Amino acid sequence: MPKKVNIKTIASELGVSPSTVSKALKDSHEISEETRSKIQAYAKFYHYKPNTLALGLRNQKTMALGVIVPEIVHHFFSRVISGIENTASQNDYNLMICLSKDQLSKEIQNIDMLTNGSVDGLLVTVAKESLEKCNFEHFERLIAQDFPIVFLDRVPPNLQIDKVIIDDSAGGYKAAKHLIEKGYRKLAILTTPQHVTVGVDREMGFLKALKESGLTIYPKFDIKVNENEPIDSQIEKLFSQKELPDGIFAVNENYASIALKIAQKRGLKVPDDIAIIGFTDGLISKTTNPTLTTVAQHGYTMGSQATEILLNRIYNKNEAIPNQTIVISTNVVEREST
Amino acid sequence: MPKKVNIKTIASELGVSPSTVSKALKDSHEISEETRSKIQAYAKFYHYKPNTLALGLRNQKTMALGVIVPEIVHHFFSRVISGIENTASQNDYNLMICLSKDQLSKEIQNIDMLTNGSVDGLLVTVAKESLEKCNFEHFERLIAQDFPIVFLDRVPPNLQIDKVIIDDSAGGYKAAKHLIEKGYRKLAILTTPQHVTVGVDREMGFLKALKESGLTIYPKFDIKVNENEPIDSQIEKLFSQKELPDGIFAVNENYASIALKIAQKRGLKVPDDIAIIGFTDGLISKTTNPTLTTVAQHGYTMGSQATEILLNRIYNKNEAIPNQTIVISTNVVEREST
DNA sequence: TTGAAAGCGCTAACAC
DNA sequence: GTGTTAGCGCTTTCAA
Repeated sequence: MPKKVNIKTIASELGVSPSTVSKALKDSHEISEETRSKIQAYAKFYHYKPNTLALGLRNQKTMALGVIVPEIVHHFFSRVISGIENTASQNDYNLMICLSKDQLSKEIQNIDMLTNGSVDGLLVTVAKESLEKCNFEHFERLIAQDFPIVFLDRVPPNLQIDKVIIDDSAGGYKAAKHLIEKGYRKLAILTTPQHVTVGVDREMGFLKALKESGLTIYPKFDIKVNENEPIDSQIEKLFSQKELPDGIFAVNENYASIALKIAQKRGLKVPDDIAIIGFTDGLISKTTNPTLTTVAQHGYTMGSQATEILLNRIYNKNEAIPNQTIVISTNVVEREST
Repeated sequence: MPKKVNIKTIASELGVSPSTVSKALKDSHEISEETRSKIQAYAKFYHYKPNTLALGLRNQKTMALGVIVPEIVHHFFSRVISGIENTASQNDYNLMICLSKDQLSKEIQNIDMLTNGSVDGLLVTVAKESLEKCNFEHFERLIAQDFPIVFLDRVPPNLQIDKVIIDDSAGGYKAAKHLIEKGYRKLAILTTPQHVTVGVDREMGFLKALKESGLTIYPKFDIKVNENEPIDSQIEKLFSQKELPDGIFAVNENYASIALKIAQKRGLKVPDDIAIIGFTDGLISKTTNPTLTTVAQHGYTMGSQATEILLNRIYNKNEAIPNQTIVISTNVVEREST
């Protein structure tokens, strides 16, 4: 079992100095054709690969990006990561992925870990808890240090940062317009609590479209789902009222599919009795029966665009590029539920 | 904007030597109470964190694990990764995640990258292409070098390795038994081509159960789906025959949900006219209508168990632990489709 | 054309 | 109780 070779062993094995080996391996013209090919042949035969840590330490460049997302078992985030990975690997960058589980403490821990030499830059979707507690010191510190960082989807408010977000408000607007155009009038919304900005924005756009069409929403049709309690029963409440909505906008795929299930269980025909539109980039919407009309989120695009901004920052580290905000536009994908 | 501090800057700032700082930060009793607290206070104030690369190089230990999976936008793999992450982070380990996209070349590239100092150990699900071409040299090299590596789900055959697999054959067997017990007799299978061992094993178990019950499968009911061609039309063929099966076993969730869709489109009642059972750990099965009965794969458990074996190897690096194979048992989760 | 030396940030054996 | 030194693997002046 051949142990791993490094420059030193190659050097002593071949009777040359480490610096000669290093140069030869980089095809330096300082080194004679003969020694060069000898060294390269040896290196190839023993599968020499430079030590990543040593390279990173020496060059102050790790060729790795850090990614912090709340979770990975989630179609949107896995698509985001997939987009990140694609652009990163095209540029010879590797990924260190950490999960915050939506906890502030984990997020801080991950940030601390990743920003101490491990990676050249960071892609972050902020944890819900940080958003709730408005605690962004750990990010502010990095920004003050000019550490390359790009935020994705859920971002800290009021900071000068690079970010890639969705036009959540426009998405909500489009969802409402779609329902209205299809003739639905008594609309309901299943959304998230206040602190989750994406939910709030989607609702804002949704309400704006209603207003424009001279419609309003009954307070009882405006359900703010608290994720710490059973989701099903909260959504069930929407259906247990005397008067029912004829169209539902759910700010995520999960709420939409649960609403669909409950509606069908109660004997409602979708989309005849009630229409449902979700907000997602997920698989589920394509497999339900009927399939769900959704506002597409384009997670993959978000990931790859964010990575491009980040790499650009890394490549031009000392130039003062103004902060960018990329807004990914959404579109309604019409399926059977509306 | 305060630049990042390191041991050297702290030392010169405080008029002591780097080694004093290093020791003080590790609460060494060699250092006087006074200097110690002075140094620690300074470090805390400036958010000092040791450089990961330098630590790794110095200690020959990176506190990172490499993960290579074919893709991440896949419920099974994202659950596997989630399980890995959980056990890893409990042990203060971080993850470097690479995607092979089921390509041999990418897999080799990832392996080369990760095993050069970046990580202390590796968790791998083998790419389909490597399996097809029976090319495992890159793994054999690592194994010869005693590099800690654990394989997951799809493993290279005939090698002395640590692995965590599913009892695919037993899973197929259970699926068949379930259908038979429910009274279905004309069974069909939607499976993968030969080289994907998990599909083959599931089919083997399935056929074994049929045999035990004195049943056989019509060749026309045995569909080997080629993923390089449109999946829908291949499955459609099963339904366009004169005689139809009354029960279908799909070796993954995707095939199962497509089969369900097609069956319903053709006016078949599930589970009355035809039953469908899938093989998965996914979300989709819970959201289809009717929900799909499945053989549960327990990806999360696989990930965390594999990580435990790996960490154990890493902690006891020079001891000769015999290779382990952990078989995760499957179970039928009965839902509405059977 | 080749090699010696210094240093990336850290630690540990060994002085003092 | 504190400091010096060497070295993890690599690259890059600078000297030979």
